[in-house]
Amino acid sequence: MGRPPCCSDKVNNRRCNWNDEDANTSTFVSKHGIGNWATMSKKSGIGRCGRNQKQRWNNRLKPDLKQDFTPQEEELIIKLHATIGSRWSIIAQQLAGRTDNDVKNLWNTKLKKKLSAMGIDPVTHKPFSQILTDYGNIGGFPKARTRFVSLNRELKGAFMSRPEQLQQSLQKFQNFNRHCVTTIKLPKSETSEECFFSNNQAPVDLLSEFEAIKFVTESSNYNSPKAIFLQSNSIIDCSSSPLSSSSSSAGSHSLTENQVNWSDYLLDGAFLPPNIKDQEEKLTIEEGLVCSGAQDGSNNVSSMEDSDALLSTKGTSSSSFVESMLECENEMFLNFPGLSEDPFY
DNA sequence: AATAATGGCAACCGCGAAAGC
DNA sequence: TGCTTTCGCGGTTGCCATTAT
Repeated sequence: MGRPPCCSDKVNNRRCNWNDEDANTSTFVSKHGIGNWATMSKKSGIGRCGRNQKQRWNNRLKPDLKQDFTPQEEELIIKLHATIGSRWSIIAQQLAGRTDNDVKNLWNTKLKKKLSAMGIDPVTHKPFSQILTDYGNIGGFPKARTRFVSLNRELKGAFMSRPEQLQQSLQKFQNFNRHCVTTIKLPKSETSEECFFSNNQAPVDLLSEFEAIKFVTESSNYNSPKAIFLQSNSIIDCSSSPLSSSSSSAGSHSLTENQVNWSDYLLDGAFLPPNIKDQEEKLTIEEGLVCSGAQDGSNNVSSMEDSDALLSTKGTSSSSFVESMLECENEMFLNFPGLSEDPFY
């Protein structure tokens, strides 16, 4: 449905150069008032379609139109946009002498950039850091959010207490920033670093979030929960790893140091085989041993072998569960190969 | 000085809803 | 009730001035 385009005749479609018609339009409106624009277009003899003539009148010729926007008006537009989105006509109604087109143009040319420079996403009106957090939560795994929030919290604490790791992460972030600048066309004055840090915010949160996102991404590329854990040790030592220290900082967990609550790294209970919860406690203790091995420097290969041995001695239910997990994950990566790509390097 | 790139602004146009016949 | 016309909205496009190379 809907009417056919009234301006389909491109031959008669003359962009700009309204000088001749403006005077005729104003004269006609002053004589007859505003009515049916199609009829007006025919009667006035102006070679424009009524629709364009109406737009010209509303946007440029109406006597009460203002020219420049005040800072207060800009602020109001931002607030309204945050509330109702790109409903330009409604926003324009709140501003005397403004048209929806003016508001829209102001937004697209000025306010969007202004918000971006302040570290705020102009679409969602959320800080970029939160957008990144949300990005980290996009994983499809039911437990992804829980896992990421936990990691993020712990990583923040680790960075705050360890300046050398902060420096290391800053280097990583700068590498990532360079990657952004070379692969994503950013305005010259708005590299991501300037953009993110322009709000006088300490970079720690963002750095930790980058690290956490990266960590989650890396973890997703490994084939077993054990591998995820050991990989975490290669990034942050065991004493500050999200796994081992989650108990000490979270408080709500009763696990002691070096114990791992695997449920945080597995799918939701609804996806667990019926007897997996019984196995989970054993697994926690046993993997705690692996953590100890990793912590005292005798880690990784031997510990992995040990854990393999431990896993191999477990009941068939848990091993089959792990196998089913691996199958599901492999299938997922086959179907969505982009998931296995590291977005940061 | 010439050319390219960029930004701002104004106009165009597709689409759906409402109104009219 | 269904078709046509008009209107409102918002995204897109084009033009022009300014800036960068």
